[in-house]
Amino acid sequence: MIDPRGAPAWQQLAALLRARIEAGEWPPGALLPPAPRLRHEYGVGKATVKAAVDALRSDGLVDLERGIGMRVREPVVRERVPVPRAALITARPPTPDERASMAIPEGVHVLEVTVGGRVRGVYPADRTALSTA
Amino acid sequence: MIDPRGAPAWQQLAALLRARIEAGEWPPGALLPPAPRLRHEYGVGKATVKAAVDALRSDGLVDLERGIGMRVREPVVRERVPVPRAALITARPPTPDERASMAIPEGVHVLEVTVGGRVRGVYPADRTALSTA
DNA sequence: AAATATTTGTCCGTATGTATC
DNA sequence: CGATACATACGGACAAATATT
Repeated sequence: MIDPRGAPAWQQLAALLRARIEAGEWPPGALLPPAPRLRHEYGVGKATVKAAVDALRSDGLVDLERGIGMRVREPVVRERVPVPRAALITARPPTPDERASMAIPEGVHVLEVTVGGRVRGVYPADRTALSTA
Repeated sequence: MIDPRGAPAWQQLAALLRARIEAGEWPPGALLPPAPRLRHEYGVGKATVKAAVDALRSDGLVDLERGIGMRVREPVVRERVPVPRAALITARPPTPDERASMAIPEGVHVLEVTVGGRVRGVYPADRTALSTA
């Protein structure tokens, strides 16, 4: 399954897992096989599995729950947030405070809306769709 | 410098390096000390340095150049892009094609502007500021 | 031109800590 | 309490890209 001469093994593994998730093999809310089993199944080391899983997590496909496993995330419904006129929209990594108060997973950025230099709103980038009037 | 009983060592190291960068110790374009030197200087292992540097990279502070080192990124000038009315703005990870064609570094997302379900533009999230009329 | 050194990338192993069941 | 599972942290080995001699 994994070709040592091609792309890095962790990228190949991430692609394989992503395909199995999107094929519905593990529905939303289900747990993926634990890391040691994936290691055995694909014949790779721990670092490879970790890198692959990190990639899936940063893409918002799975959540890692300590002591539990890797859970497939529910499909996110993006909340529509209206944007005022003359606004500037930028994306940036969240501050530690924002990560805590909004429960923002690792690797997810925030959308910041400013008007005239004043911040009007900060939203998790994976759960938000900004709509202009 | 690094307290084994406090936060994870890689977070502490990332904070220390971030502070030294923001203090101007390594100006934009300069190279940080190589990873083996950081290991010795802070008395940590390889995985710790890697995790800390990964965090700095995902925050857009440094670029990793293979065979060269870790370079402090130039402060990015965000290009202002106008957004039409009745548009929906979302952020997502780039596809491999988009990463290649726009030279998007690892960990950086893209801003997608759609109008009526049709994609009107895709922009690197770290170099773009969308402006509403 | 060619060999050597430096530096990061990837991959493997082990051990210990912590949370959940 | 014990078993399971992820988080953190230590290490080694080799490959790939770059710079230097």
